Amino acid sequence: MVRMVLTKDFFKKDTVNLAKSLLGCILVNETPEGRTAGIIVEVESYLGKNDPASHAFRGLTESNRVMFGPPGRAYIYFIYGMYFCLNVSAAPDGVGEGVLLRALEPMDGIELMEKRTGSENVRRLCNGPGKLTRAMGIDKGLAGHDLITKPLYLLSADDPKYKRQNPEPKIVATTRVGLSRAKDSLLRFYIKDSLFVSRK
DNA sequence: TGCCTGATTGCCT
DNA sequence: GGCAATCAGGCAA
Repeated sequence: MVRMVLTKDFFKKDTVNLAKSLLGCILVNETPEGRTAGIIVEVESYLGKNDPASHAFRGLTESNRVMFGPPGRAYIYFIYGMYFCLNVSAAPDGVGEGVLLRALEPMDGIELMEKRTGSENVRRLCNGPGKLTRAMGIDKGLAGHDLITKPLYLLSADDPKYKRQNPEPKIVATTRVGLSRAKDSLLRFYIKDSLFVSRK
């Protein structure tokens, strides 16, 4: 079967549209332990100099440099002393924006996800940005990785291997989670009625 | 169900 | 030194 890996051009759109476009796409990670994959059901956009909540707000630093690079790369940061969060870099080279992946519907490697997280509730394996990286085995070692190449890559929402009940899901826009600044912007998007989002 | 808190590390002020 | 794009568990209702 042909795998529909996303192309470079997919990422060449403004960050909000990229965020919405990523809903329904498949995130895959292939490690020596095995392969895990899930459908992206929840994302958040982080913009640049007009978004005080964004890591890119204060400009380029060593730790946020992936956001300022070309789009479609893995911007991974360590948070609260124990979790990694995965973003897809967005916007052209030189502009610091990104899309945080907040929740997945697990598809492949569910047993491995359970082993990694210690949870047996499928709905709770990947329903949060720190949880999905743990379940998928993603850490800082993949920082800057090009998300159209192995081991960590994205498949089109049309990939035939991952048939979904509703191929044209409705998208809900809400405020982003866990912020102290720029709380009011409607930059969080999730698939309506999904049982796998972090919160309604 | 929902609020509150502790855990634990690195970055930026 | 403060705080962060988090999470699980405890407790009240």
